[in-house]
Amino acid sequence: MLERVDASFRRRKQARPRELLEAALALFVEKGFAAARAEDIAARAGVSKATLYLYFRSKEDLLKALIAERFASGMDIAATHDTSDAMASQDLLRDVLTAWQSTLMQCHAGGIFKLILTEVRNFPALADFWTREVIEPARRLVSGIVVRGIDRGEFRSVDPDLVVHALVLPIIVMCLHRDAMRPASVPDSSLLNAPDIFGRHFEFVLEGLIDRPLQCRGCCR
Amino acid sequence: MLERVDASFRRRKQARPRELLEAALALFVEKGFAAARAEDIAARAGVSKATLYLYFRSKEDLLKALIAERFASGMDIAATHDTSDAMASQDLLRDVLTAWQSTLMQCHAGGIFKLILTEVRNFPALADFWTREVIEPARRLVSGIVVRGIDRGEFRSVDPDLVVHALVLPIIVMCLHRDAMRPASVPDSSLLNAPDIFGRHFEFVLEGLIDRPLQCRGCCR
Amino acid sequence: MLERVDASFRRRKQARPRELLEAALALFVEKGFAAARAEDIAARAGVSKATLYLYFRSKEDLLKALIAERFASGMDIAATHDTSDAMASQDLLRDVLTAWQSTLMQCHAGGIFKLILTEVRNFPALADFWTREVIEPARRLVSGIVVRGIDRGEFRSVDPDLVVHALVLPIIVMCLHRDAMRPASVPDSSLLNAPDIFGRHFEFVLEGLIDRPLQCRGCCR
Amino acid sequence: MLERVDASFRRRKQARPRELLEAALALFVEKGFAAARAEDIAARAGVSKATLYLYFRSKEDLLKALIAERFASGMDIAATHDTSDAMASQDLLRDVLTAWQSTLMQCHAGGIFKLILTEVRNFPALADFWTREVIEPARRLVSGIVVRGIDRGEFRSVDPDLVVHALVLPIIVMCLHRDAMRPASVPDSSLLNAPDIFGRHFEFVLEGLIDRPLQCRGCCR
DNA sequence: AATGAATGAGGGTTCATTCAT
DNA sequence: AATGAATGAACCCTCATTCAT
Repeated sequence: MLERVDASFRRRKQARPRELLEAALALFVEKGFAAARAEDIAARAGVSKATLYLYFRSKEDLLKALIAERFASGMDIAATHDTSDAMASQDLLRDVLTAWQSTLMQCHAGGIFKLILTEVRNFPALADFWTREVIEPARRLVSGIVVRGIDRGEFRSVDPDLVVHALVLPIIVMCLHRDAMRPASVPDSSLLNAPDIFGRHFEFVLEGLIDRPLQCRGCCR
Repeated sequence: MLERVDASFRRRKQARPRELLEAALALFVEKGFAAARAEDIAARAGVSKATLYLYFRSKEDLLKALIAERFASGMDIAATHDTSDAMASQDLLRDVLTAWQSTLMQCHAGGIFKLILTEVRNFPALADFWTREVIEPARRLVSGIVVRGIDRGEFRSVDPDLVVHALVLPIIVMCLHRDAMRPASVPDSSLLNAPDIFGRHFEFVLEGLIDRPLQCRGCCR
Repeated sequence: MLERVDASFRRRKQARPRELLEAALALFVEKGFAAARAEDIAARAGVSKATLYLYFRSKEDLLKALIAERFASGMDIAATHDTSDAMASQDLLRDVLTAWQSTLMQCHAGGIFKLILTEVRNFPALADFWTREVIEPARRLVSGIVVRGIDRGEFRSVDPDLVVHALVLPIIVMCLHRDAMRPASVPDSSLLNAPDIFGRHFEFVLEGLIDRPLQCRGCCR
Repeated sequence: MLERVDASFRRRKQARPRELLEAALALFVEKGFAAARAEDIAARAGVSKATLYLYFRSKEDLLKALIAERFASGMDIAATHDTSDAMASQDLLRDVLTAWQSTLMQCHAGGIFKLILTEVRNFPALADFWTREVIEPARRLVSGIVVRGIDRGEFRSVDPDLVVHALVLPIIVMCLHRDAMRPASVPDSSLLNAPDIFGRHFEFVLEGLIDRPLQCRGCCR
């Protein structure tokens, strides 16, 4: 019976930390850590300032909890990727990166990237997070597909890191641009707002990557 | 002797605003706008806190002055570029971008990029600056060379913006990485610390760009 | 079984106020009224913070209840004293004061004395308590024995209050020293830590008090 | 000339720490450390709360500074004491203690004693202060005179510490009583408010101390 | 009766900004 | 022009107290 009575109350209590972290993330991203007020975070989570301190010992703690528990989710590149042997490496690569880019855009990863850039000096754990949860997984996955492509004779033999570089870094800038710059009045004519810019960028990079015996322009004749 | 003293004094006085802006830039970049203390900026410029307010009406004013007067210098991509017709477009492109990348690295443009990302919401002028002084000049210049290359039959016929995308965005991330992340303990094995990463990245992108009748891989034999 | 449970529960409930007062006393003594946290008091009494407020309307109320109900017990000088006529006044005095001093030491009266000193300004009732329950009873009792001694020709004829002064005040300091200072690192060589300091002090004062025809130091020879 | 212009300003600045310490002492004594508000301390010193923090890094620092710099002055028992050989030890002792008692009363040492008792748990330095600046100097001085008196045949041969005990501890209680209790409504009939109580107490203790061959009551005859 | 959750009010501390010299 | 001193306005955080179950 106690359970019944408490249900909604308990559910609330269970949800509090998550709600607070959500609110904190939003405000940290919006204003930066220093300028985000504890009271505003609490208000955004629908509680009073003091309640925030029931769940987190300090504003710093909030950020640390964000780093530890919440950042990772939602920007996992390896989440879903088809490894069927039948698939061409270039399609695999396209699928993975398109999905990741889409995920990052949807979860407003740019805000998080910005926060990491801004606060990494005060919270070195952010550097770890950045490396461990963003750069390296992406590198590992993309490299793997590139190596697979090279092994299968689909790709030219290139340093896989160069492909990572050419495909992943632009995604990061696009995220930053969207979540940090776009709210400000950036003209739509901007380079980064072009329609399907990532898709076309991907195909362009692919051009330099694929081994294409069939597309010989008759040079040897 | 009085004149001498006055002279240096005057020179000092003339230099004050510049010195203060310099100090402000350093601290804004290091700690962010909100966390940079007016007192520290003044101290770094070698004057008292009150003196800062003789030259700038507020901390915000400092940033606005920075945006208006100081950001542009030092990251101008068009500063020096050879337009001799004799030069191959790929060499031209390589020279320009290598020089720019080098300039950006040297003037710690990453810090400024970070500042722009962080404060653009509070200072919309930063968005203008970003577009007008960074993205568009680079786009214009690179596009121009690409078009020249296509016109001269050196490059494949591609959307020039894609080349901008593939070459410029990674440079931005590299700057951010260097000036915002590197001070934190990022492992040297990091993707972005690889030796001559930009040079190799450039060559990789170039591969997909050049029209290569001479570089046939022997496909027709 | 239900009865059993209820019984102990009831007993618990009956005991709650006492347990809370006990806990409050301990923490008020340890940290002072202002610095003692309601939550810590409740925790020490084994209940939740909210429960404390079922029994006492405020933290102040706790102290008032302490003053009213609990301080008096345990430091009553008149508790047990032998009034047999056969006893020499000096022995009577020694017995009474030694017993009292011992009682005070055991019940950590020094902490209470400290609390009285600290909070008397905010709780004037503490001054009443101090006078009515500590000073005056001791004064009455000691004075009475001194008068008895004088009447019986055992003591010199002195103002009884002077004896009270000489014997009671040092006891108070000793209590304060023990319960307020000793936990801090006071060197054992301290004046107040000497072995049997009270006993020896008593005998010293007694020397000046007794009429001693039998203890002539041979001055007339 | 600069000195002239600044004179009053500078004097103010020089005086600030002293004024703040004075105010802090008053409020710490009146309300205890925890309950004394920084704002009230500043207001009492005639400055704003923020100004307090120009001179002291925290409220704790204020107390530490008080301990280190201000407590000692004003309660120095050894300040002025005549060591002329011509003086009788009992007169020397009376003079010294009367002067000390008077000094302590005037500088409201009782408040400081109370503060020490209250805060010694949080500021162990207070225990050092108490021992080093109050108890031991008094002990040393009184002991010295007692030994001198014994050596010169003026006093009975007693443990000097007992005399310290009998004379110094009551002074401490009197101070505490006056500065901590008296503001509260303690009846004037109180033991400790008797006229010249210390003088009479001293004479009483002296009775038990002096060697008096001339005052033989004829016991040996 | 008991308590986990919540909060209003308030205190300590900082800092951008102004004042007096 | 320059600055040491001063401060009002926040902001972070705590805690006595109340609410909802």
